[in-house]
Amino acid sequence: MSKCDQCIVRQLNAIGELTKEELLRISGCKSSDIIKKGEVLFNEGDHINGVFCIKDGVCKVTKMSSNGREQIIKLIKKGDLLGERSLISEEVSNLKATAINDMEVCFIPKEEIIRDLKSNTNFTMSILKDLAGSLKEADNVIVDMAQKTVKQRLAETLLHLNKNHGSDDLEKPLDIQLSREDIASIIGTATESAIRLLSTFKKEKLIQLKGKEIYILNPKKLQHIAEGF
Amino acid sequence: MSKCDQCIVRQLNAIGELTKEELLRISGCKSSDIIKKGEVLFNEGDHINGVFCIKDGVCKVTKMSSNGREQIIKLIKKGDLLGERSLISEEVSNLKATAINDMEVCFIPKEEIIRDLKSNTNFTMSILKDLAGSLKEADNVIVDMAQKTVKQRLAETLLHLNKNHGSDDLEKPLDIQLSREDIASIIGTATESAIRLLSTFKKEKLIQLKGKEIYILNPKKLQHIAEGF
DNA sequence: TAAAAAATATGACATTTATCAGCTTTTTTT
DNA sequence: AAAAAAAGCTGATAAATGTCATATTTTTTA
Repeated sequence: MSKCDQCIVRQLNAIGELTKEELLRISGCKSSDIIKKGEVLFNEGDHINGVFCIKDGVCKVTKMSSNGREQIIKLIKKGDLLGERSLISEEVSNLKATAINDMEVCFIPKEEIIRDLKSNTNFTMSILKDLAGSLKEADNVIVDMAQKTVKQRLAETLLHLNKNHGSDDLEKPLDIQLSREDIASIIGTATESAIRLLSTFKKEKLIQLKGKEIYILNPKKLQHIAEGF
Repeated sequence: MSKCDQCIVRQLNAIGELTKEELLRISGCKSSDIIKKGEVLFNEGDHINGVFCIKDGVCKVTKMSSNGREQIIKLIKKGDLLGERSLISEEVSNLKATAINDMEVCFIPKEEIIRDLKSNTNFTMSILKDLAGSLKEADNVIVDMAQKTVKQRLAETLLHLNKNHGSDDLEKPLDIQLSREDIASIIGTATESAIRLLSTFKKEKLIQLKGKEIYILNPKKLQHIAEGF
């Protein structure tokens, strides 16, 4: 079992606030897993009872609407924590998490980490910051969903992907491969609509498409579109 | 200045977790304000530096989209806290709060409450629960905005208002008066569209409208509509 | 109370988006 | 490698929603 105190990923989230002793204990009780692309980390309604620390890979966090279509709420990547809410509430998960590509994740049981939540103020404050940040991000998504057109939301999403999963090199594609259906599920539209708009953006030379690879060619113009011009 | 330890409202939020001594200190430093309908508690970009504890009344929490239209993110009512994020982050507010009706609010400066955040675990956990709950609620809103029609969202919103601001008595109207524009801003649509759908619901005897007063006549049917039937 | 302003309401029409059908390409399975 | 399945793409059309114009009602101001 790998040691948490030697894991670089922990610096990226609240786990980095734990002391050496706390980390040693966590090392002893965590499990380390490989999740294959397409596999489900947890489902809506599951008792998670712990947090996932993402060492590598990306997963989508979704919620089923009463219409019967899955909505992608956010993408979680290397360094992120997942399932923080389970530490705080006894409720079952309101979300589902599915690997977008092969992942390496650690799972830390709730009982072990909950004591740190009560004794280590820095850790708690970091979790608080984490939740507060997620909340701010969620507010932004709400506004975009409510007020922007599908075209604006696609532009927004491409920029978001570029920021979180892109290289600065315009010659390289995004470092994440989403199906057209996934893209549609992020922006909240029909798959056909997403495909059509991607084609339009391609014709306008804003992006380049090679299968699932996406090249962001003109982020400035995309920003303009996202803002409603 | 009224005493926090005798305030009933504190039982409804994290303040209720403070000890008698802590409450006494808070009592000494808080300010108590009357906010008139339409007045702004804080704007996007303001340094809030404290939390508002709502003793009475309702306010809307909004965010301006780059399209130039304000989106109502949520409604805050008696017993709720407002501005928790300011305790955690140094950032300016990403939201604006405006009184929907006359309000009575207390404002507790950040410096005073931040020590409790560090020393009183129950208080911290309560704030954590608060944020976690808001996050779950925000996830629901995202899914609804992304996947439901305007008609579904209006039905959903009416039920939501009925739950949070309604009496059980079908004979009585909702205990909150929103303009048509506000209603449109909650569901994320044009004011005209909201008005039209309200008229439709009225014709179908799902609701009754008397000026700004709304009577929920058939919650079951509204639930059905909200779910896509 | 009268006048002005703001909010509400409705129709006509334009635009956006969803749905369905059919086809091509890519991926997976046998 | 061939067959089957899934994903991607495009056109035609329907449905939902936004926009603009205008009338009416309500609220605010003078």
